[in-house]
Amino acid sequence: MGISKTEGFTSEQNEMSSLFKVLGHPARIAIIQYLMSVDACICGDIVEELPLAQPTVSQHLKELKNAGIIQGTIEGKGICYCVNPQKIQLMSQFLEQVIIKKSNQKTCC
Amino acid sequence: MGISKTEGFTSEQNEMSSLFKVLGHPARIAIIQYLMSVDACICGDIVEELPLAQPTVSQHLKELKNAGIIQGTIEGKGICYCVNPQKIQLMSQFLEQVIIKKSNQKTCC
DNA sequence: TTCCCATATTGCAATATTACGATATTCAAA
DNA sequence: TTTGAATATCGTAATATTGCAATATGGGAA
Repeated sequence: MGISKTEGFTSEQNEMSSLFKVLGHPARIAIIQYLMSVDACICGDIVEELPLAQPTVSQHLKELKNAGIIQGTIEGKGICYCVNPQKIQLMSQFLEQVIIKKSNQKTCC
Repeated sequence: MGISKTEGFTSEQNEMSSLFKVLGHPARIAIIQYLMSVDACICGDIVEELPLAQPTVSQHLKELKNAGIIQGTIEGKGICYCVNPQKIQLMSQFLEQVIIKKSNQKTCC
């Protein structure tokens, strides 16, 4: 149906999957990598860095912002973007827990 | 268009985003959590754990398997599933790098 | 004010994803 | 060999996502 069922899942499961979903596109990974590649926040040359048209980049930035993964502050003419590590932390913790639990499991499979 | 452009991105960006995309659904998060909640691999009661029909669960398991996030071995009548930590590790490392780089950045925004 | 630049929004076409009924497959037990 | 339980695949409908041209918006500068 294209619509994900959310009713039967916990809110943690729904929130976690929404976060991962946002990282599930190469352009959004590229945006994060670019934001990390410079030792400051980026004011307005993200569009030039990506192989996508300006409206498409704007859309991806919006999704990252909505998810709380990046934040943007208006800086004169343009907008200054940087990563907000809190949500990244949440995802990282989830994955680390999986790794830890797995390493404590009896071997199988 | 519904189709993600992959040409302009690095293979690392494409591979990383494919991994995250697979975790971008509550059912697949729930499957992983369930696999971790028991101290062994799970042989055939995943369908009962999820609020989805059997073909749908089978489809989600397939995507997790294709991504290498879980592995399943045939065990008599059913199939025994467990998490493969390698790909989880890859995602975790990506996120940790972002956190580390961010903490080393000059404050901005 | 008017112009210009950067970014956002709208609208739409193409494709992807999700869900599930129906059906196929696979294998162990009878 | 047939039966039955577990899982996979097919087919399809509903919805979501992606990408971009066109257009709007929001400031600064002239």
